[in-house]
Amino acid sequence: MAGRAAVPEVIWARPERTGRGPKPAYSRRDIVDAAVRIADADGIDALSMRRVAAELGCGTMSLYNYVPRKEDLYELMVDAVSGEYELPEEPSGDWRADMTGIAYQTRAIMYRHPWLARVMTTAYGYSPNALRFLEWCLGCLVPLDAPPGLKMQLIAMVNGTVMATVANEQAMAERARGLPWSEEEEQAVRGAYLMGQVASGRYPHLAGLLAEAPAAPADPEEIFALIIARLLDSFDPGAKGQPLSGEPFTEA
Amino acid sequence: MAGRAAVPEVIWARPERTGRGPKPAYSRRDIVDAAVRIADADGIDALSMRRVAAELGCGTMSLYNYVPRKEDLYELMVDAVSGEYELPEEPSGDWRADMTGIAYQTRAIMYRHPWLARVMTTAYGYSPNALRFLEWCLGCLVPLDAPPGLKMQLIAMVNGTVMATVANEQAMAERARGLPWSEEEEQAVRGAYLMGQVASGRYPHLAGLLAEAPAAPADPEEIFALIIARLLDSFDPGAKGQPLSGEPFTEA
DNA sequence: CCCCATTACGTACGGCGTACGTAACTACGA
DNA sequence: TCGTAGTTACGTACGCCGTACGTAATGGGG
Repeated sequence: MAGRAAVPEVIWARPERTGRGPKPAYSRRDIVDAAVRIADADGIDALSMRRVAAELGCGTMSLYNYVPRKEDLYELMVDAVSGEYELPEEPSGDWRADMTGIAYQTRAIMYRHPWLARVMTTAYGYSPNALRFLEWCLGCLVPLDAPPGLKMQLIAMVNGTVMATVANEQAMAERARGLPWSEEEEQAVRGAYLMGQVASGRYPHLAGLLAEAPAAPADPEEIFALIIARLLDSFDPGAKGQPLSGEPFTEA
Repeated sequence: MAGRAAVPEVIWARPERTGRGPKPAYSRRDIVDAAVRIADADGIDALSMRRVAAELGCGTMSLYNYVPRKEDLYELMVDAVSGEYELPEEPSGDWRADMTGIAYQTRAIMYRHPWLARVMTTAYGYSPNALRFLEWCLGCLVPLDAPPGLKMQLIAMVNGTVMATVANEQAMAERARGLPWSEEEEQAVRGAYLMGQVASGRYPHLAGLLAEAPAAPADPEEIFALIIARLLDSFDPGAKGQPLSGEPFTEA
């Protein structure tokens, strides 16, 4: 009659254990760590319940004592890496500096865990570490005189922008193997398509752009810094009108 | 000896047919349209090769005559819906207006095809319609005096921002079923967790925010307009310093 | 002390992407 | 004109996947 719960609950509300029965051989954290390890090493597509069980040396179905569904595992993974933020005791008082730091930390985390972008779009909820993160951001934004809704929007935009930027970088890197300015010419087949299209004359502006800047794009580091700065500017009442210098993009 | 190609090619370089053999019963477009129809109706997770074949009334493996791998099907789907942009013959000359229009079109497309956000992170390349889109954007940005790299960045940022915004909206809507201010109180179990956490006193800022603005967030329409305007501002040399009014977020 | 909630986990089911083989068909070179 | 080679259609099958379910072992609470 007891049976397994029909899992209408949020994973965070489900207690890890209840005290009766044999001692669990693992903890929820063990499973999640193993999953993160696998996803880091071999990509998110290589992550399966069987693989996690193998990594831990237990039967596949044992995992379901700790994690009700694979989807919940994703959520736990996102929460786990969200715990990697190093948040000082107190905000610095300079909300721009604090949020910039957050953006850089987010980017670092996404570099460490390239699967995050893919997973976060589906599995980002009010996990404990997400609440911790949100709380800290709101603390940083106390000096900013703005209504709460706007602050939430700012936080979401910083997160989303970092995610979009990194996802774009990663997609670029993935695609770079087919670009004509790639390392080797061996699979010029892929690049040939693009160049053929551009050479067709149907895309004059794009052709001009490629002619002007045929090399790889500028230092992503500078681009990232500029983007975040611009974003924060747009929320900053005291931001000075930037002169819009595009130099960093071409000279580097 | 002929066999099937080892698919090192980009899908766009592969011709649809070569002229020999029996007439194909379908076109690549037929398959892609069916796939889009399925994903629109039942979600991207319901999309399988078997399902597409069933929709078309043919054998599953027949599809592989048109689409070498499922991953390519995703790419074709993204390209197909990218064809939904209505791009006038000539840019208006007002690049801000043009890019704002693009942002709204992108959002409309993402509303029509909620699976886009999930798929675009993996399957966004130099498809024909992507090139068409890029070319048109570059045409719009001719009046903007900026180096090519910056223009590309602007386009990517507009796209990324729209995507992040819509993805966030969709995740919110998905998650809204568990929020305390949801339609019904029936599954208050989920919301109870969040409220319990907030009530624990560990998240004073968040608690304050929820206390101030307990209702649903402001009109997404206004938020979207403001975000895009701010983003374009940050690239606009002649942008007037906005007074940062947060009113639209609270009064609505 | 013993009962039963809980853990571990083997088996099995339905679904997936897709490799491969076969048969029917048609455009082209002889 | 006619083989024949290249294509299309598609059934079968393999090795994955998530996970429902049943069984045996375990150990804390009444």
